Amino acid sequence: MVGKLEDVAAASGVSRSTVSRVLNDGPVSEVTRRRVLAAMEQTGYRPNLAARTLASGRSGVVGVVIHVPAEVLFQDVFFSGLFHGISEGLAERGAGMMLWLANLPKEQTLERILGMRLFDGLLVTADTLDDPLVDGLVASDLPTVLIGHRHKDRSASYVDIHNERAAEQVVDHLVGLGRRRIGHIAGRRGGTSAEERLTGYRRAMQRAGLPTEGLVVRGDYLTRSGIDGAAQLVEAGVDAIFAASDTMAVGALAELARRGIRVPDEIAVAGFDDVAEAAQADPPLTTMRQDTELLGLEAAHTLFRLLGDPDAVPQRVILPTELIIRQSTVGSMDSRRTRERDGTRKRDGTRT
Amino acid sequence: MVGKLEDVAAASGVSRSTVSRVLNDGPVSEVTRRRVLAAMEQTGYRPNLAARTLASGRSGVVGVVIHVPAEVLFQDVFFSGLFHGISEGLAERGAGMMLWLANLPKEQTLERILGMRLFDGLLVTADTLDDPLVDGLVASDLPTVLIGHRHKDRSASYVDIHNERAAEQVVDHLVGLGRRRIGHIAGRRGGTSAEERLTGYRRAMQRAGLPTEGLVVRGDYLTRSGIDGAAQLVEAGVDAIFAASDTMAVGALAELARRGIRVPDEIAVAGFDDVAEAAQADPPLTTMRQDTELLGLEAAHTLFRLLGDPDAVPQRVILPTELIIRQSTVGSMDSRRTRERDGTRKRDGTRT
DNA sequence: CGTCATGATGGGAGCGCTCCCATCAAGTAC
DNA sequence: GTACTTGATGGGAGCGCTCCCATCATGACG
Repeated sequence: MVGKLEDVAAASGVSRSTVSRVLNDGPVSEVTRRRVLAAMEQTGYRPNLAARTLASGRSGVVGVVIHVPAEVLFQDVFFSGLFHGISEGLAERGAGMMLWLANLPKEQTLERILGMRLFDGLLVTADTLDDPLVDGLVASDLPTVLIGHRHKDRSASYVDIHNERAAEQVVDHLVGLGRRRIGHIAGRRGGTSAEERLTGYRRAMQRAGLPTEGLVVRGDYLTRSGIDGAAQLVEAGVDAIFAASDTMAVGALAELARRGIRVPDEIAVAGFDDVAEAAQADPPLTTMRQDTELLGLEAAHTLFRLLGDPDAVPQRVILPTELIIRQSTVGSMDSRRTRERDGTRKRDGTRT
Repeated sequence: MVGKLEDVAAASGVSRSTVSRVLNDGPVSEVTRRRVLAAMEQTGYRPNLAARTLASGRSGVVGVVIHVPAEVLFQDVFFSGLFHGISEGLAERGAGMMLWLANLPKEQTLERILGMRLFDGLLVTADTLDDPLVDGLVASDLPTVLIGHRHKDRSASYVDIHNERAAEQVVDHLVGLGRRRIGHIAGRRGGTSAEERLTGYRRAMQRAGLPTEGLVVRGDYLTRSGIDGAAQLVEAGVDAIFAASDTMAVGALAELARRGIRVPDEIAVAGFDDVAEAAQADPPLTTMRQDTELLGLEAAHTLFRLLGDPDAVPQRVILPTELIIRQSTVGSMDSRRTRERDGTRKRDGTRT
């Protein structure tokens, strides 16, 4: 017997309206509030979410759409931190979290998420260029915050890092070290972050007046592709490798070690992400750090900001990244850090 | 404009009741059904979950309570498979999944889950002996399926493996190989699976007339504790190590390698779980395989069985495990498999 | 040909809340 | 003292469904 609002009203001698006000922090005199609260306690009352949602149009539940297979979710450390941050951020506000992975066909997922009409808002990962699910979600009238963003999401709300600029910085570092034939192991074609890092690489190389012809190979952010990529780049005669993910960079290190190539003396290696393994690698990996947990946390906060103000303009949050210099590029020199100058956190509310 | 049921009724010239019947597969003539379906299509109608839940008391949403911090969720491979299975199983029936991790204090989590009164049922991991959250959930009137179970959950519904028997089998294997001083790296005290595996180890040793004095060390299922555990057991002069998880076993292998101890010649090593790394280990690890994905899948199925029949008796499902013999115990002999005889899958519906 | 099942449909009463509007008492100002 | 605020509270009308019960053809049956 959980009881209903009416019972509490009866037990405390007030009307339903007043109990409802207590529930929703409405204007109630302190005496009454106390009395109602006591009655709730005593009757063990719990408001019914379905009824509240129906009547108010708000549920306190956020849909989290990470449209990757469950295996990938657990395999890729990026999601681990992200998910952690999200669940932390939502918990702060006592919001429930409903998770949607890639179990169903995309259209069906879209249909169910929107059809359910249970969510106050949505948190959605957006890394695939052509993703109808994300398109549909963004197009819907549900407040949505993307994690990552495609070009076409420019006018949506999102949290992201500046992939292109960060990649440029890595390459600049390599160039600054005197490297000339810098190869890039890129991520999956059609992956936004991958493409932007590639663009950043290209731009920095061009700026330095260096060729990129034959120096770009495709990977998929996972170890295996780092191994293969390194093998190819060695054949291409590189003196440095910039992998678009640490996981690939670690693979590259393994391949170079197998071939007896000294890092960084013969070939310098840099990654992206600063996952735990980066510091443990042999030699420790120079990498561009991004705080995926913060990304998730910030996504949640951004959504709440959106929900708090019905006519809020699209929110865009770019989180800073940080170049972590380790022995895989500078050898036995002291490792040191540089803080990315442009990557300072900023919010902008401008419509595009 | 998503429209409401009434609009569909108007558009198709029938009553709300009939539209509702179409929605819920009630008795409707084929002609009418088709007409209503067409009207739905045309108006882009989507039923409102909150309203349905309020009116019917069913939501189609299942609460998944994995009460561990998000870090652990991603760190421990056990959860990866489990989660995968669960999300697969729920998706099969189009059920939504709301995830609860350990973000909030336990009591608050309990309060919110029950208070929400949104869920048709619950899937809950139960490995900690003294867990008030699980107690509260089991005690509630929500249909609940536990994943794993404590002794006090004997009369609840659960899916699990037979930890004790499986552990016995591992030890039997070691004994059969002529090992006499078999050490055990146990899991966390108070962890049900850990305690049961320990019990199984003790029982098998006793049955073989072997001492266990000073041969048991505590770990926490993670690598580090496997390293430390192995170090201690080496000092104790063992000729075999049975680690309660593969992750610890892998740590043990590393420590033995570091000390230049040959496996399995000097010390045989066996684990539990058969995670991906087990087969990759050097030497490949003998281990007790459990199918965590199936565990999650079966949990979902069991819950649906419970939901389908309102007065179903508690469902108990014990999944089989399988001893995978590799070189960490049998050296260069051909590796082979034995199927656990008693572990055949069984369901029982007996009340305790 | 009246009597009953039988199957399809309609109507009304909720489900448990929120929210708008009305009401009322108690100031406050003139 | 009257008019007008102001703050606290009550009441009623939904929110969009489901579900029970009533209604109405239809056809089978004796």
